[in-house]
Amino acid sequence: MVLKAQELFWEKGYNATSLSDLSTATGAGAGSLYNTFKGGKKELFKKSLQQRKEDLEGFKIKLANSDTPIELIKSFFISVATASKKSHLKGCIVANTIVEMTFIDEELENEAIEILKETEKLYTTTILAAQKKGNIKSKIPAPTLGKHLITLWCGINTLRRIYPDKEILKQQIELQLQLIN
Amino acid sequence: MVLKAQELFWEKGYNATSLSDLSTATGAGAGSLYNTFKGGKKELFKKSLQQRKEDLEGFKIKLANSDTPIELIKSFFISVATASKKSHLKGCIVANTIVEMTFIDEELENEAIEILKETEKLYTTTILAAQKKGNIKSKIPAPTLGKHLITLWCGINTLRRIYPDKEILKQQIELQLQLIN
DNA sequence: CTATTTTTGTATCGAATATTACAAAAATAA
DNA sequence: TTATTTTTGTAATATTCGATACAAAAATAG
Repeated sequence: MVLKAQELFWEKGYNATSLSDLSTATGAGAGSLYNTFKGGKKELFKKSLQQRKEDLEGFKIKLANSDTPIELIKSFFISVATASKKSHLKGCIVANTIVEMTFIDEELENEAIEILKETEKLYTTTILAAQKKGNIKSKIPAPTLGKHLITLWCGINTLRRIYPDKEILKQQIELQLQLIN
Repeated sequence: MVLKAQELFWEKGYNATSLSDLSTATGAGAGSLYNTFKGGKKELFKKSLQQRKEDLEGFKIKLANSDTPIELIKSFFISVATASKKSHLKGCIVANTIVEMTFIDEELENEAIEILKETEKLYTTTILAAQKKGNIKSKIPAPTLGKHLITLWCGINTLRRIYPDKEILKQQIELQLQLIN
């Protein structure tokens, strides 16, 4: 149920998604939605965000089990270029929420910010380890490179709406990943 | 009147800004607003976007009158870091609109995309000229570098909401501007 | 089985939304 | 001045919003 709601929120954002939309998409009546998610629409949105947090935990585990986790991160970024057109247009629900919710709902904004900061932490740790192992030659401090990947992520997630084009995106992503070498 | 409306739209986005908000902010009654802007709320938003287009024209002229226009572009990016906290949180109304309006209103989305593409064109032209003049040594094709600046712009405009911090932003911007050298 | 609790869908609520009708007021024209 | 047009603010419009009340239905317990 949350996944169906997440898909809608991801596409249309919080404000433009009505409870009627959610009811149709999930197949549950308004009463059921409010019984299941006591906080109503907002709670349902929170759950949709937290879902991404869990996905991040899954990625964390993958990185922990990899010999060259930094390569996993790089290929994750590169794989964005070949996503579907709809994925391009949807962008990232976390980044979208930060943009939409500033000045509107501090709690939702902060939830989204927290997720990106946690992602950044994961990147930074991985980069630092790779530098020590010699898999990254760059002497740029790991925290700087970690933030750079977040900036890249946010940038690409708008660029892919302007240019939902595999070649353009691949070019831009690889250009910026050169810093992590 | 448009500027007051623009300020509100810029902060809260299209959907979260009500006509009542606009009426209060501009000091004009609903009747006046609809008489002045025949398309209602949407037309007022369009005008707010077009205002940015005119600002871009102003920047174009500045570049045309400069001996080293590429330096103007660079210092524009760097100056973003030292903006006010509110400016950081507001981000860019054009980029915000692209994020908010995909799947919601194709016309507004395309208006915003057009502005960023025109900005990109301006960057690309300037970069190409600087390469020919020897002011940029990089052999990366100008169109690629132009798109890179757009990606940087969109990325920074989300990063500055997460970190409305002068030092962090300056560091990230300068890191990415190294590609334009 | 029966009794009790939980879940569901519908109908409805009040509030807020964008828009319009319209009359008073202001500006302009003659 | 007087006549005409334009602009303004208020009130009312229909619609949609998120949320709730509530009774039927389903699930669970004993």
